[in-house]
Amino acid sequence: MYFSNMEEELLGTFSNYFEQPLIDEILEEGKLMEVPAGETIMDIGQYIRSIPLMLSGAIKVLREDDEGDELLLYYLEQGETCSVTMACCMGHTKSEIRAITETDTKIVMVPVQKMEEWMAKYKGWRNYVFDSYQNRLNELLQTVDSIAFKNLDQRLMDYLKKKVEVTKDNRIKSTHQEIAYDLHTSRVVISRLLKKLEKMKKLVLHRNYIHVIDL
Amino acid sequence: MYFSNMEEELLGTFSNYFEQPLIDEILEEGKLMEVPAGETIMDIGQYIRSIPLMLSGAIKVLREDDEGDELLLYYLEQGETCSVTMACCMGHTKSEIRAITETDTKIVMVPVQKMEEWMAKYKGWRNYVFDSYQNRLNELLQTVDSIAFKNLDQRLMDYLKKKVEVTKDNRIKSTHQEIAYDLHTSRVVISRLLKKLEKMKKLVLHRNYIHVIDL
DNA sequence: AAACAACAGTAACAAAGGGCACAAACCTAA
DNA sequence: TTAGGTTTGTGCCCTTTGTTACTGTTGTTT
Repeated sequence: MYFSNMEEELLGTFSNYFEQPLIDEILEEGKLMEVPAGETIMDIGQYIRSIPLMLSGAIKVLREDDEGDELLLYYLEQGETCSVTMACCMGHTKSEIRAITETDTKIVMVPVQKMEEWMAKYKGWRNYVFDSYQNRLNELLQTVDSIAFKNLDQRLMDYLKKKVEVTKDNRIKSTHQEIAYDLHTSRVVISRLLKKLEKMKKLVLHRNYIHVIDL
Repeated sequence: MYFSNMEEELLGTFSNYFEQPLIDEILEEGKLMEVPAGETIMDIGQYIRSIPLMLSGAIKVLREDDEGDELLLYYLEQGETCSVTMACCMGHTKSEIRAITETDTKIVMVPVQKMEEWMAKYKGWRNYVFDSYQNRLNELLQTVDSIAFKNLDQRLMDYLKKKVEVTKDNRIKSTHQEIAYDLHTSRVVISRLLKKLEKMKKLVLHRNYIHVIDL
């Protein structure tokens, strides 16, 4: 029996959710994409005709206001999908978010009509979609908690911790300006706080990257 | 043919979503509740065994952190349901939110097992649940926008506007302290800002209520 | 009426975070 | 090596929001 590369990866990531006939349909209808880090794969205002299933890598999901101010909402990782995007698909409305690959990423894009069809047809798909919604709602609640209840010091530490986890690299390759955008604050403020964390021996600062020791 | 009060209300609110057999099942399995304003009908840490369908009234949904600081997330109104609660049900996890009736409210409580059963059985139910998720995600995004991008002046105005809309009364019967809790700030700050709005002729302040003129 | 509690107004001060300016370090390309 | 761009460090000051404290007003209870 022949297994394509894609099937192996699908099975590895989703076999606990999806029944074999569903895997077969995904292989047939889905489109494999390999995207390098730093690409915008979805943007605010776009119409969306397919939803992403993450095979590997990480995607950061951003919100933006009228003045172009950004805020990181959460990351998508292996086995996950973007429910906000799904919601837009189902409602045939424009995307509310921007999605940028944080690392090199493999995804399967599934057309929205199939997704609706599978809702009726496959219990595994229904469960998966529901669990995704649950995860996304909870992540959003975490985000709300973070910006409503925590101060910047703590938010920055959480951000750095998460980034190390997602990129699997304790050298964070970001400028202070980039971090400032994600946290919706200014470069000067981030520089200040990072210096404070360095004095606390939690990290070491370098040009263009940060070496995280212990947060 | 006999129509119970509940059936009429269900039909009036949900007939564009639900097919007749589903309405019948809801009548059989659901439990009608009439709750006066100000009651906590769901709290953080509780296990949830049924989900609410709103027939009339309004419920405010709150988030709380470890130190007991509160924040209003959004209101539920006629025809809506709480997806965060639904997500908790499906995942058999504890409630992440607190729900308090803002006005006198009628709801039908549906046991979670039925809800799962209907997902497979009724297209109308699936669509309803999906639209609810979409609405809730969008409301949460609005909430994030509000606390991330707006200053307190604007958030307070939005809050008052929404309150007038939800209660259908331009006399807001709240103390400054209560408003402060919902917006997660202090009473003094709210008093200050309200005074400013009064000077701008947008409202008139009274003891225990606020007369909203034009926001 | 006296006592008390809840509510609201306000001044004074503190803290967090943002903006501006400029200097220094570093990197790259001509 | 020089010129120019990018990145980071830091001092100073401003705005927004939070805190404390005290006052007066109103409504309720005894």
